[in-house]
Amino acid sequence: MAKVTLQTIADRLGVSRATVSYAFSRPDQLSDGLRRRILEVAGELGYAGPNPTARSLRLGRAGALGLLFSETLAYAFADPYAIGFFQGLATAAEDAGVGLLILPLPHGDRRSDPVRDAVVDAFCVMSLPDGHPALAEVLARKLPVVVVDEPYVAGHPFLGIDEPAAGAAAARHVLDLGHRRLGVVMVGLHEDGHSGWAGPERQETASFAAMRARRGGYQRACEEAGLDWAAVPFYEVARNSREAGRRAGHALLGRDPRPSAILANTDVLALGVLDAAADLGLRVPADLSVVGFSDSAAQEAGLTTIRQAKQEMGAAAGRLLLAGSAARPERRLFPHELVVRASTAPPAHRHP
Amino acid sequence: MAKVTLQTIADRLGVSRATVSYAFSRPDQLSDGLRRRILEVAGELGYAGPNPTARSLRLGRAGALGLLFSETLAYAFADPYAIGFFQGLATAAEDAGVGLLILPLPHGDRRSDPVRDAVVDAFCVMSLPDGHPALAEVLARKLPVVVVDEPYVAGHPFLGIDEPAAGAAAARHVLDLGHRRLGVVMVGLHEDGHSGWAGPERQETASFAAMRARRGGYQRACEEAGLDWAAVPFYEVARNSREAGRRAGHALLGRDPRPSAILANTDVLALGVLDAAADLGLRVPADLSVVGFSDSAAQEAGLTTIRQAKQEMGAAAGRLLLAGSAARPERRLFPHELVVRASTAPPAHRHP
DNA sequence: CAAGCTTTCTTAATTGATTAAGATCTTAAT
DNA sequence: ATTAAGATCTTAATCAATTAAGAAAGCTTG
Repeated sequence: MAKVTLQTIADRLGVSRATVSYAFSRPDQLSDGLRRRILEVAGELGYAGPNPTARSLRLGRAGALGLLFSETLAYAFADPYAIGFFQGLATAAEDAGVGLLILPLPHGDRRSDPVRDAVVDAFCVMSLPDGHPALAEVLARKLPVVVVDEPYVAGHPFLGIDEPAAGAAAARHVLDLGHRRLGVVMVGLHEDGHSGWAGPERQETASFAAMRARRGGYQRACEEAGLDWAAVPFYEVARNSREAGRRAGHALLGRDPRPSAILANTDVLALGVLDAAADLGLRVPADLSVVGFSDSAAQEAGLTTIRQAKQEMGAAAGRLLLAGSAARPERRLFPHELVVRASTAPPAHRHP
Repeated sequence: MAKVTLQTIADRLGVSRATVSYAFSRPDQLSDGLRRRILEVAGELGYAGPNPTARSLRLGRAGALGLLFSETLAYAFADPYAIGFFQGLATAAEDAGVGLLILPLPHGDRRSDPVRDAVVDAFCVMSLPDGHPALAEVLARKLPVVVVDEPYVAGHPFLGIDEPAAGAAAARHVLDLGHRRLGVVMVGLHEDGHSGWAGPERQETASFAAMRARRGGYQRACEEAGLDWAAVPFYEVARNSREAGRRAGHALLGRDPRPSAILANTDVLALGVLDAAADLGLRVPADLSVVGFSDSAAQEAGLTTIRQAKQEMGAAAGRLLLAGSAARPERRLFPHELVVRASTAPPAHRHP
């Protein structure tokens, strides 16, 4: 079972390689009889069809979009927000008849680097921390690139939301309800895997730009409401899991004075905070208000959150990449919306 | 800004193309000085690095796994069971440093066929109906293939569960609890998009093998318990959505006599049935027992279901494909497990 | 019958790399 | 000084296709 190529078939029939190629890709260039014979011999020899790699090389197109995400793929597929985005992106790719190549992050192997070796026509980069080496590798490929959420890269299209405004909207919601004792739990600030209380300097040096900006929105709204931000307990977690949210919830709710409202920068985390509240016998929203983010897992739980058009963003990213070079760099901010559900209410009793 | 290739750099420096290639892929073959100069000139000229397609052609490996799924990608990313599988598969790919290429189904375009053109080293095919043309296209590629859930393809590895046994376990559970008036709702039997009551002939001619087998399990358990299967109302839906499950739930619960237990072949559908029960003011499990399937969205809702090792299956599929030809065709059935939660209980009052 | 037009197939350039084997030149050891 | 070994670079084959342009033959038409 040696390799069968166009040439093998050509030799067998005493015709040229070009003729065999035409038999597969341009039937009108050939007599029906010869074409039939070629296809027949191809079948006999077990020819697998024109080699896609060679085809791709000659034609100069890969027929695929590359996708790079900050986390491990196991994580990506566990994150409802990411999934929603993938869904939109995959749909755009599907409509164009191209594949979506989900890439692992380069692991310093040098021998085989997934980004360097990816056979794609364009890249979508999502949620990478500032200065992540994978981004440089993507840019080195000189292919169309669109960045989603973070980091902003000058000269390339960017898709995201107005993070400071969205963060402020979440905070303002509970502040407007009358809450004065807030707590914050955030994931995805740093890459060091640290979980625990985070002071101002750690907050401000977060390496994920979008989360940094979102946090800035929390802070601004608090300060505009007259709160001392430095006094707002801020808990950072390393993984966006319900369990991590629960632990953070316990940490925040164990403080004295106990926060009456908690802001979480993902819905998954917020669900964990709800778990913690339940553990402690606190009633939501009577004893505690909770606000999530992204509206990715909030509906059933009745969670107040900020809705993001994740699927539309994915679809837009895909279309932008597939449109080719016609698309000029643009910085496109999608709308966000505060969705008020049953997890937020005015505080039960106000302190003077 | 013309195209820059290895040759461009070679010409500029008056060295051979091979030398430039070595500068990138085998630094030890070159003097440090020359290598530095080459990389410098490459930088100046804006060289994007060795072309991955050409590289792939020469090296004979694509660095990617192809994934084919029966539904549109928008659907795939909305199905918790599929996502769980993807997660496992993606993780296996990630561990091996290869990408995962999610392919759209060929759309009869002939001009550009995603399966024919996919630059991959192997294919994972999931949940395709019997005789779907995409399967033939995959097999024509003569690459390693593993099929998941359906259809079984002789000569290629197959991964799934013991569908008849799993279906029977779900049915037996409610039968053992004492239920005698069952109802069934299933999705993914046919491709014709039909929703409504399905008689025996339609049930048995379902084009998705796994679902056909699962249904056979339902039937066998019922008959073993002395029930007349033909009298069991069977509702078929076209989409695996909560809303479709709710409609099916209304149809089933509107019958006289009303079923006291409903079997759904997905958790998402089962959640819809719970919605319908809530609409009608029925209490679960007091007035109605519901069993889902796959344990993909069941936990929070307290749904009794059949747990499948979806991530393990995905990981196993990936490893099988990445292990190369060493892996002989095997038919591997993963364990399933009945997980009893709060959605099932003995019927409230028994009829003679 | 000759000119012109089609149809059908071939020639050969092109796509962009990798790598074994060979050619020089330098260095070290005898 | 001679020979072997090592370092450094080149030659040329190879991977598997696509496609514009050319050639040979068949067919029509005036």
